[in-house]
Amino acid sequence: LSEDKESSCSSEPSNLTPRTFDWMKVKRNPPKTAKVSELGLGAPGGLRTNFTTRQLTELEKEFHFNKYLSRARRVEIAATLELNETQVKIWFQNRRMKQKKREREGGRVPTAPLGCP
Amino acid sequence: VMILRSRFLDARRKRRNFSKQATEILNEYFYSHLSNPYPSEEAKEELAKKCSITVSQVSNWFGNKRIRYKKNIGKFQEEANLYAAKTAVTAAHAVAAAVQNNQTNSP
DNA sequence: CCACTATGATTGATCGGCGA
DNA sequence: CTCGCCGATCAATCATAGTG
Repeated sequence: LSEDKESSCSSEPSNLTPRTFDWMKVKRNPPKTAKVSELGLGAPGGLRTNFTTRQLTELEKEFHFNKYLSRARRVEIAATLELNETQVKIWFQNRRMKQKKREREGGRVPTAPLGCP
Repeated sequence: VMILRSRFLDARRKRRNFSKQATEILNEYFYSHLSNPYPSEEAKEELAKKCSITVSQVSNWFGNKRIRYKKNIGKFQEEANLYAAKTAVTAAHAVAAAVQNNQTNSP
């Protein structure tokens, strides 16, 4: 295992290190959800689109039918829900990961971890 | 965008704060690896066990911690120094023990 | 009791690596 | 080389717990 790299026993009890490592500088590119070429329209490309209940319901229904989408189905869904193919693709991707996560720790046996008032 | 915030009434989001000791353990790891606070899957499992929480909760904790830390480093400065000092003491004890062990173990 | 902050969880979307 | 997927992470937000 490889751990720290510095921390070479400094004689100071509390070495103040307001140091900024590169992980603190990481910046994600803003989402390109909106079409930037929309004739100077106030389309703020960088908004986490809020899916409507209807869209989520449809996506969820489709997910139970197919965990994976074919290109054709994706186009169909995207058109019906007024979303990009990418958004639909990403939604399914995230949904699969969510499913897996839930299966992995969902199988938890509530072996009385804590008391219950 | 107004009344659609229902969100199924996320019943699961009945959050519960972690125990003081769990937070202690997580912070110790975070600040002792401040140069790269990204625990491996194995490390996460170990932390999860020590904290009596799930691996996902450990991931959530580190995710939130990293984002919130870099968002306002100053706000965490004293906390950082506090844990830095704590780990330093631990290290000192380890060294002391090692030295003593070395002396009584070198004919 | 209420305003404000701290914090765990959720989630649309990004990043890097893989394989087809 | 392009494309979808995976796994991890980011970043913004939600809803509640804690503090004053």
